[in-house]
Amino acid sequence: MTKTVTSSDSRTRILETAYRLFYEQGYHATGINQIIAEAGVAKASFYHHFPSKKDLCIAFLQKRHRDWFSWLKQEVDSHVEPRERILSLFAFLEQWLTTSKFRGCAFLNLTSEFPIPDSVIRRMIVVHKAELREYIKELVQSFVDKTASPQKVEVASLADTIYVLFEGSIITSQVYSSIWAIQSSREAVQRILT
Amino acid sequence: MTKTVTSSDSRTRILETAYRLFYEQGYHATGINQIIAEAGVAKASFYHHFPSKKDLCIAFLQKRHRDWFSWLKQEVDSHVEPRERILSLFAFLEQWLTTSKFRGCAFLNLTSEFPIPDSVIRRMIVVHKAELREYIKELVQSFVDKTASPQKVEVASLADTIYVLFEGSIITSQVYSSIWAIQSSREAVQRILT
Amino acid sequence: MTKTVTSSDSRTRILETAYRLFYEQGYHATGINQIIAEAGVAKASFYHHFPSKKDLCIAFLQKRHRDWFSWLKQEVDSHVEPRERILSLFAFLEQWLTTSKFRGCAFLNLTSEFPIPDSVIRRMIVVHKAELREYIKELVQSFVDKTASPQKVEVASLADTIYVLFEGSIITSQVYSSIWAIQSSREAVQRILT
Amino acid sequence: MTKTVTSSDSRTRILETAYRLFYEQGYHATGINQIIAEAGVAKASFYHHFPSKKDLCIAFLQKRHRDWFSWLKQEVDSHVEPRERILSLFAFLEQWLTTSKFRGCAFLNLTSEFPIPDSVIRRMIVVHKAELREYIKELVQSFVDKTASPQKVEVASLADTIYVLFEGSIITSQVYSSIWAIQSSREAVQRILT
DNA sequence: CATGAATGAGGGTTCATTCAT
DNA sequence: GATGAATGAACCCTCATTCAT
Repeated sequence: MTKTVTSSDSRTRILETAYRLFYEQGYHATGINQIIAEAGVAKASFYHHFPSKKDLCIAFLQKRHRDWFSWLKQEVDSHVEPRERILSLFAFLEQWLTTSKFRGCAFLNLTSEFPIPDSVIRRMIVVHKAELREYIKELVQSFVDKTASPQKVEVASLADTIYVLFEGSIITSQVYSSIWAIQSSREAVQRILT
Repeated sequence: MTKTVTSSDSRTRILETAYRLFYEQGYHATGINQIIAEAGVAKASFYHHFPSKKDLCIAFLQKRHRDWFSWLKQEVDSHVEPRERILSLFAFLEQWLTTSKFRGCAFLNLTSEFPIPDSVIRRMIVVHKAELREYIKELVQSFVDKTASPQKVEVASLADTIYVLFEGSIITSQVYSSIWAIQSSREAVQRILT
Repeated sequence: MTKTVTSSDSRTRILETAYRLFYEQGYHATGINQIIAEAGVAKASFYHHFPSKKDLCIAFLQKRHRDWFSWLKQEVDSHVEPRERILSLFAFLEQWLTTSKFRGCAFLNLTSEFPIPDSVIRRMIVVHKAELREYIKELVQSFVDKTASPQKVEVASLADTIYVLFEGSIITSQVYSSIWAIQSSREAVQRILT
Repeated sequence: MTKTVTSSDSRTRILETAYRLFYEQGYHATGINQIIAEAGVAKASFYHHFPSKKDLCIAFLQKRHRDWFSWLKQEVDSHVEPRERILSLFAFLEQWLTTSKFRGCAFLNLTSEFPIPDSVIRRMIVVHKAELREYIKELVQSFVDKTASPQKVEVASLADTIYVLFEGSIITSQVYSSIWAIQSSREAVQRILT
């Protein structure tokens, strides 16, 4: 039992170190040497666990995908009212920005670093964002289902606007190192949902 | 005089080559060697004109700033109605995406590559984006000034929402290689301005 | 009993895989990883059976020595006339070149890869070649013994010439990927033996 | 004037160092690090002059081709009699083996290290050997032209036999670190030319 | 007898930059 | 204003081998 944990220790340390460095510095700016130095493993140990740097990046994105959605849903699920659940998307962003070394969205950042759209990593990014888009749509659907008033705007349109505001808030907060965009977007969504 | 023109030729070629490569491939992924090779200049000539790669990047951003705003304002100025001028922001985006090798916003991409907020390049990016934000605010002000109806929402709030939708549209279009976000945001703005 | 067979199975697989790879790719170009991957054994199993890569090479040469002479003698022994037996040396070469992935003589190839003459492997190579030289000498002796006519040339000289033609044919066929040298040498030997 | 020599000094040192090491140790056994260390240049200087290790090998073979033929022809040209000129091929071999760090033929050795026949280097090797074969044929042609006696054997056949004996002598001398094969082949050729 | 994790040393290559001319 | 040679540091990756289990 303890064995399993111990044996994959080094792989875990590599992944967690890369997890941090890829997010904080970016993919290209982070070298294998720094990763193994901070993880405290030998270079060959790295390549024993990961065939290449890109494969490590893929593992990073898989973990990030799970973690990030877990954080997001934890915040959303702390609310029951459909309207509040939607607005909590931006509460999540504000919390993210203020309580961690915020460097924007790891997936958006990697989009900048990997120019070729039809690559493994770019496809993973699209999958991640498509899941976010779908999740927001579900939140909006719940809201529309509950509110008796006949909505004039379709669910999809409404959801996409919120999605774009969400994405725009992330990138803008990253650029300015400020939360004004998040608050502004939250208020905009509040008005839209009235 | 002719000399000056001739002599700055190589500087121009370097800058224009970097302009293209930095945008298409990113900063880290573009090496000095590729730049001088494609520009057709000697390595020492490069360092004669630009003290470092970062200085070249600064020159790139300066030129990009001028060019991009020139393109944007050209599109906006082709309309007179304040409402149309605002909506033309998204017409501009659609045109950008469809008529060029679209790789998102050069400034947002560089934000991903330069982690440290308090650096020369990151400050240039903020200046660029702040100017865009201010420009959108002016467009919204013109719209509000004209429409007699007393707006309940403040100009600044309205402008920021449009700004965030604009930014979100860029990044989303880049992720999906699709214009759906632009069209969706344009419609959202249309409704908001009603 | 069954155990012994089963347990030496992995050793056999390693040796046979190395047998093929060392010959097709060369010693330096063949890594331990490729060998164990294609043999389907664990890395530690490899070092359980062979103390080092060089020891595996030694085992390879031992097996190769037995196999190769077995093939050669099988061809030679299909003839009874001393003259035909000598000429069959070149029939063997032609068959070797045309019916297999011919990459020259494994021993000569390793001579290129191991520069130091006074090493275990180089000594094995000399032993192998000395045995070939001796074998050819025996064939020539049989031929001289039978033919009543007093040969003016000594047996040793004649045998060495054939030996050198044999070796030259192998290396030349490898260089040109062609059998012309084998045929030419065969004809030369035919004339000499007249 | 001195400038030109000085500026290409480092390229020359790299090539000459590789020239020696590739011959003495082989291609795979010689690393870039050793080459630059013994040449006394920085690693990047190496890649400034040679795009890759393989390109250095190509340059090595080009120089070797010129040098080796120069040595060979110098020996042959010290004789006037066609018969002596042919026999001097083996005098050259003997001299080569006894007056230098003989490690066989650089081209044959590389044939062992580069398995793929249809590659740049393997093609260079064939060209080198084809030129040797042609050169020997010319020597034999001169001999046949002069000797009035009608040769029964064709020039091409005779030349090829000598070529194969020449190649076989090189490889055999390398294997045994001995000149017996050269002497034996020389005597064989003497008899053949009688 | 067998395993996979871990290693130090080195593989070939490219980086942004500086130098003398 | 322009050149190409030269550099130290770092790039990603692979080598044959040893270890604990």
